[in-house]
Amino acid sequence: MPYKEKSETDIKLYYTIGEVADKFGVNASLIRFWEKEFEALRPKKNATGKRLYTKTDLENLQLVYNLVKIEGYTLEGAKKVIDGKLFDNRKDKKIIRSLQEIRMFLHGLRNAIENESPVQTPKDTFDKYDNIE
Amino acid sequence: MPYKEKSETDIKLYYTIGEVADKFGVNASLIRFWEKEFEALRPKKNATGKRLYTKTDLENLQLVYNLVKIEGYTLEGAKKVIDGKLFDNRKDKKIIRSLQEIRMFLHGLRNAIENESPVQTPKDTFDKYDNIE
DNA sequence: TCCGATTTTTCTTTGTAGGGCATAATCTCT
DNA sequence: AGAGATTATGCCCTACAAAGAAAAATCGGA
Repeated sequence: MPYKEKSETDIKLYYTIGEVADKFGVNASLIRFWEKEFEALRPKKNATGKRLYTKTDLENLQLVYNLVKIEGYTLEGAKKVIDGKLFDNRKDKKIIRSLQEIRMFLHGLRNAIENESPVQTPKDTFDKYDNIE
Repeated sequence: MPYKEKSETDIKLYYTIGEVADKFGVNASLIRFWEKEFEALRPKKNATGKRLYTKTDLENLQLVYNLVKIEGYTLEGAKKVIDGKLFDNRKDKKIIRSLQEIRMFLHGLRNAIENESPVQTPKDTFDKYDNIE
């Protein structure tokens, strides 16, 4: 049994770089190159230095792939996104502000209903949005 | 009076490429280069071919500047964003879905209030969020 | 206030550093 | 023998900047 360790239910634990490259339709050299650029893309290696990719490694790779190949970020831009230094831009800000205003309004509304009216209040529906941002 | 036309209240209508370049802290050649890449960045020109930038031109330029210089998009990536082919990614999707659920809930709530209760309904407050996305 | 001289700004065209990989050569492991 | 590793090198665009010419703005003297 090589590096594709299998459990009794035949679930693959590790992927080789060739398999990963095929999955994403890219050259293996690109995966090695990105590895130098992104800390999140450094897989475990076996005793002889062969790369062993886990599901989590694949997810990280998918994120980088989406940012760079689909959305059109530069490598530096993708790093910024991954480091969470951005996101709060453009439309996002407006949307979040809208959500906050709505939440405030809903809280006020709930208080009004609870204090003045015998109507059944859908409490959990309100609470559902309390930790959105 | 040159290209900086002024109204009686001294409001500038057009900016030269040099002024624009200074505002953004970039080389004028970059502005000309971007002009070839982005349709939205083609300002009006006077009879001799000199570029005349309006406020709107500056806003468009600001958008491109943010995407390319702040967020780290490639020029192609920035084009995609501007053409609205993307945006619906990552966190955004969840936020929009939340907004839509809230809107549906609010509409239901408004109907309930209007039909069953003599409470004053803040109609415009609801309507305010009707065209968010 | 008009004219020429000088400086500044803009134009278009051309040049280029480096970002983003791929390929080549060589070696190792299995 | 086939896949993977490392290192070096090659290379094509992307993303601008620089160069050179032309036009516009500023200034100084008559």
